[in-house]
Amino acid sequence: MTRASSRRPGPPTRTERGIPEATVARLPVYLRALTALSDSGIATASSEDLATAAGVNSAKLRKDLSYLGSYGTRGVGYDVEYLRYQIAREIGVTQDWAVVIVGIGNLGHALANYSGFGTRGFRIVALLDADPNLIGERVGDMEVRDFAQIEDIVKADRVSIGVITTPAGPAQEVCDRLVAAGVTSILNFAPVVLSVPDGVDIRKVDLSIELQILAYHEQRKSGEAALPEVPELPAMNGLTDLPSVGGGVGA
Amino acid sequence: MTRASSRRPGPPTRTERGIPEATVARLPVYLRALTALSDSGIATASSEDLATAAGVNSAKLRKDLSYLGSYGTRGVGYDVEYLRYQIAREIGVTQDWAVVIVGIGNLGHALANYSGFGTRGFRIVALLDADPNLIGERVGDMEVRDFAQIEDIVKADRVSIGVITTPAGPAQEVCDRLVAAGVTSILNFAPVVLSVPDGVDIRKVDLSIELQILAYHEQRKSGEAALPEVPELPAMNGLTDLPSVGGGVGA
DNA sequence: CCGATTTTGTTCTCACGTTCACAAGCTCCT
DNA sequence: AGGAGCTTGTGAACGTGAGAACAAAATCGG
Repeated sequence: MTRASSRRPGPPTRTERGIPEATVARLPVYLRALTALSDSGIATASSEDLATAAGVNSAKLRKDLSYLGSYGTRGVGYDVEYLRYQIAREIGVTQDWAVVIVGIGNLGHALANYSGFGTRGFRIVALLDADPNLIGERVGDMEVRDFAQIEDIVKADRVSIGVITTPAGPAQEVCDRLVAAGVTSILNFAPVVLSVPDGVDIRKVDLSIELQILAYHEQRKSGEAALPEVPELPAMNGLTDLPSVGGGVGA
Repeated sequence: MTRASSRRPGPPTRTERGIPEATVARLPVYLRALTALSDSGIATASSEDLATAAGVNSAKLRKDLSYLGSYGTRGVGYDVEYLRYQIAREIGVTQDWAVVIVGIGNLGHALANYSGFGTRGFRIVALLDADPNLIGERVGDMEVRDFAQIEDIVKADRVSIGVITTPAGPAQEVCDRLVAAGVTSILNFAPVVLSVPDGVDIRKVDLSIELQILAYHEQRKSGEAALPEVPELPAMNGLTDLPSVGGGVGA
């Protein structure tokens, strides 16, 4: 079963272009590992080597790579440069993607100054904010511009990716306006659930959620048997006598 | 994966303290949605309401909540305050967790100033860096201290969570020293795969990986039929004649 | 007090993702 | 040339997660 999802009863249909989402999320990790190996002068690496560098197990790595094609050589391994190029191409970072950052607070500043913007493949074309006090300020080698210009900027630079680093409040409106302007991928750092129309991809980076997940596991470690187990209110049917339920507005 | 796995072949065994990881990752989202509803004066909400606010479907939400216990009322819904407390307790944010931030560059600054530190439940007890030029600098209402003091700080404040915002280079060493000092949960912003011993949890936040995932989908949207499909090198067995393979050191 | 209505909690099924295990294929040594 | 030794690519088993669907419980109106 090469790629080519099942569905069709006929022949395997070559590369029916269907890479599992879980695999897509790991490809950038492999890409980074390959770049590191390349920088160390390593020309060839086995799936075991690569897996170690990427922090996964080798079976998973091999299966992931098999969705892209047969780029390895049995008995030998993978050519680092060649595989690196193939993954970069598959991800789409052999071309440059124009990015705008909206919300130039602490985090926006930090991202704007993030040299190299992680890996190559992305180009920040504008820093935007709605605060008149910020507009015109220089950040790195760019100047903060008025978010009101978003339409023009997106069209002029063919921007497809928007990064939202505003507070939670304005995030949905910023998102709506980005989408209206033509942005079709959004990376959201604001602590809210954004809703977008079909066809627009959205990903979320959320510090406090990550911390809470860690806290959950941490509690298990220390607590385990020492947990208070708290009231728990064995039956608790009536939903009555709660400590401090606010107003009485029903849903 | 966490402790307390199933193992036992017997009956369903009540609430054997095993909440699926996927559910754990969503609980903070529900908690935030409940807080928002609570702030709006809503006292009761159905699974449908909650699901909408959290951006998931109601069946999934109900199943997730069912792992915690039966905290709803059939025909009515969930009491917002009560459920909020139960989830907060399950996650472990009814107590305060001491956190250190290591690496006070742009991102470290941004996180240090992140008011409220997302949601309550976390307390930054120290900002650390190894750069003598930074040590002593004031950031918000705290002062940057020497990373060399990590052992003392972890012990004095019972720090269990460390946030790494250093560049990739020193990240693994910082991680090792955090672990050696007694930190058992790590949130890593550095673009490297960190390895930690068993018993230590680690989570990763990685801007460039998120962007690359977006780029992949973006490429599919615009390209689809316009993709170059590139060389692809039909057979390519010998791994020979590659454009620019670096040194010749084998693995 | 009873039936209609609402909404939860749970069961069942299907899809997705991970891991194992091994045949296929390549290189190298004799 | 032939066999030994590696390493990939993949088929199959297994485990986890998502979604549909429904029975069980609670409220409310008559």
